Amino acid sequence: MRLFAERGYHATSMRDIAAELDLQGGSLYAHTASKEDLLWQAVSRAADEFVRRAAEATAAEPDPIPRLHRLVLSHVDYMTAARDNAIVFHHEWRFLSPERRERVAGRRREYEAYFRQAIEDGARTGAFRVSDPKVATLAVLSLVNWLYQWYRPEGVLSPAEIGGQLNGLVDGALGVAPQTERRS
Amino acid sequence: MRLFAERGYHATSMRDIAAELDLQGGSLYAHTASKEDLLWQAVSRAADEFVRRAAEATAAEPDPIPRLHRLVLSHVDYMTAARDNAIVFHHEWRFLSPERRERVAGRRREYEAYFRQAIEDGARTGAFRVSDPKVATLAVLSLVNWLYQWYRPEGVLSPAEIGGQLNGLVDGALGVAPQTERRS
DNA sequence: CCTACCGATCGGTAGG
DNA sequence: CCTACCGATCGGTAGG
Repeated sequence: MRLFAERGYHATSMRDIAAELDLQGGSLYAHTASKEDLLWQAVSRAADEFVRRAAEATAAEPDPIPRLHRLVLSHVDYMTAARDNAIVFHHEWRFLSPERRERVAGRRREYEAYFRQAIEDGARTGAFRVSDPKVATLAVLSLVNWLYQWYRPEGVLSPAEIGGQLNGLVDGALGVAPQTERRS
Repeated sequence: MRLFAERGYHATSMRDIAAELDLQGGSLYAHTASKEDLLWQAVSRAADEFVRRAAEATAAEPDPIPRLHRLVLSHVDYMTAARDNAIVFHHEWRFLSPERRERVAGRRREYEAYFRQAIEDGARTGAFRVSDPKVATLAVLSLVNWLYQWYRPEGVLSPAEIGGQLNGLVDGALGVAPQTERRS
């Protein structure tokens, strides 16, 4: 997963992976049927994990504002804890077979729907003041998705601090009145 | 550029490119010295164009709020007008040779500095109310950079509408008071 | 898990 | 710009 994240799927050969494990190239095929299966492991695990956490956050927080906060925090959490998987998920999923690619696209749509639902719910109750909930959703997803590009474990901000900062910016973007802002 | 954007650099062969142009594989080498030179053309053009437009926006707008608005709009403009180049710029630049990769990284830092400067200037004058200008800069860059993932020319929103919406969200995130909000 | 190998394809070149 | 080719490397397999 680290090699796929660093070099990309097509620029990583099975012999590169084998060397990292002190094996000969052909020996990998005792553990996996194909190179694409390795990619599928990383991508499908990340997709499942993202969706699982979003479902959990949604079930735990009925109120739109803390629900969205928790969605953001759990994204930051997984992204920082399983960075290689998350990078491969974002960058390399398009190299899967068409069927698997379609399954990932479905999971991705599921995931985004949790964010969209929270934002639309909040817009309806007046918790969020937002002109276009669809664009607002894409904006929030931009914030969390782009994280894989700039997060460095050795950076000064902890994952929790990053999550808190992003949620502050999300609140502002969605017009949450500062005095009624809740902490989650 | 289209093939690199759609399939990725390493999954596109010189013979794929040649076929697209109704040429034989070897004939491409009458026009380019190497495959990497083709990648470099797309990436360096995008990097130059992004930086050029950011410099222009910065020179034209001394005031932080309209300056940042214009930075966002010009990013959206180039991204939507030269989508393939922008996608290749974001996705494939890491496959350049180390020297060229470093040059791109430098251009990228230059580009981000224009955004950071506008946000720090605005934070100093009180135009923006933001707790951490560095994170705020990364957030704004997230909004515009992630655009390449979801923008579709056939979508309902025009580039200008997307730019306007993003600027509204940016204003909110940076704590621009709605009543004093300027249009640029 | 290794050795030895398969056919296919890669980026690139020579010579015209 | 084409034909024909180079050596290298690819994902994957056979047989042990």
